[in-house]
Order: sequence, then structure tokens, then C-alpha cells
Amino acid sequence: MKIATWNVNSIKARLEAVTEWLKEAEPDIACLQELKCTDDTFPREAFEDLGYNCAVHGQKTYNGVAILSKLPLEDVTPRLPGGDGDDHARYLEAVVSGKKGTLRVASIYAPNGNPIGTDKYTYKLGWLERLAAHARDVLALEEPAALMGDYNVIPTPDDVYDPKAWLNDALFQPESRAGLRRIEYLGYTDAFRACHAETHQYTFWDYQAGAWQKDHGIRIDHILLSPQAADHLKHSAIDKQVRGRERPSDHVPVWCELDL
DNA sequence: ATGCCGACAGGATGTCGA
Repeated sequence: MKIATWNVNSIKARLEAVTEWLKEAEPDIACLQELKCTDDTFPREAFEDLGYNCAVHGQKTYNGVAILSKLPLEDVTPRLPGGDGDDHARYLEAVVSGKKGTLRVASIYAPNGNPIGTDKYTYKLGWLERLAAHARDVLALEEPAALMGDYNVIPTPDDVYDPKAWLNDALFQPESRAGLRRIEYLGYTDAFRACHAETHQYTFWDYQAGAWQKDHGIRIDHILLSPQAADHLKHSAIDKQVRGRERPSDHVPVWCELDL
């Protein structure tokens, strides 16, 4: 089973790019983030025509997450537990049944958190804490699970072209990195890191300052696997070439293959 | 030190992203 995640930065602006990539990459499951559209304006027909079922948790202008799946989606659940009053559409979870059992998948769009020292940064750290608490509950189910999406966290200095340039950014703060690490230390595996020893592999390049041309990227989109899923991990990769196409998202797809 | 670019809402230019 091939599962993927991609922050598309507006599904309306990216519909052609996304359908083109789906046709060539042929993931069984694709988690999308930053739809920037409501449920009723999500272009589900375009994906259903390619054989995908759609679960959507949208929001006008900001955020919005979806799960596309060639297998039927069950137990579709939007929103992280806790965080009363949090109306951001940043989390969507569902269960699919494969040939060898179920896989729980989550499409995640963690807050950016900039600038540091503001309530946006506090919100980011609190959101990551809520995610960790939920990840712990998912882990207790002792089943294959993949929590994947835009975590908006650079895990280590090896995941950024120039660590010094990001020292004052919310994505690279010790507290942000600890928030991601806390989830990994519960027992989750970073699928890409588990498959690749080489450093400086990126999933995001800013639109500005020729970041793509200079390979000034950061790795912030991650697939975290529960032990029962990691046991079936075969391969993982970043579809970097997508960033060089017409009207690209600033993020590219990350995927992994599970023997499920 | 700040903007660079791009999407959105709205109908000019400010907000947000990372």
C-alpha cells in the first residue's frame, strides 16, 4: 500500500498539479493539507473520476485537510480532541481496510507559529501537545497507523539548508522540535528518515529569494508510523521533481510504501 | 533589518504562510 502526504497550498489553484501527480504516482492514500476551501467547494469529482474516495474537513481561505483513498474510508473523524474553541480545520482521521488488515491514517496540518513570542507560537506548541496526547491514544490501539502531514517542524539541523538562517523561526525552535520529538519518542517512526541516511533532503522551498533554484529547503512534511505500521515499511521518498513544475505548491509530496 | 513570492478576499491592498 502506497500512502502519501502533500501540502498543496490551495486545492483550487493546484487541481491540475494534484491530478497529474495522482495519475503518475498512483498512491492508494493521499493526505492533502492547506485546501483553503470549504467542504462544499472541494473538487471531489475530479478525484472520484480517478477512483478515489474523499473525506474532507475544509475551511474558508485558511487550513483545510483531506484524505483521498482508493479503499473505502471508515470512521472518518475531524479535529483533534481537546482545544475548546479551536475552529481551525487542521486534522482529519480515518480507517481503511487493506488486504492484510486495517490502517488508521491522519491528515495533519500543524500551525506555523510565527512569529515566536506571540499567541500564534503558543497555539502551535499547544496544538503539538494535543497531537502528542492523541498520538498516545492511537498508539494504545496497537494497530497500524500513519500520522502524516505538514508538521511545520524542522526536526534537526540536518533538515535545513542553513540552520543559522532559521534560528529565530518558529519551525526550528527547541520547543517546536521537542514537540515533534515527543511524538516520535512515544514509539513513532519517521518513515523517510528510517529509509534514508543522507541528510539535507527537503519537502519545502519558499517561493521567495530563489529558494528552489538554490536548493534552500527545509524538511517539515513527515510520515510518522506506529510500530505496527513501521514493521511493514518497505520504502519512502520525496517527489522533489514536482517543485520544478508550472505553478507549483511550495511543498512537495512525501510517500512511503507499506506491506499492508 | 526587511522584502523577495503566491493565494485569498474583494475589488486596493492587507493578511497569512514558512
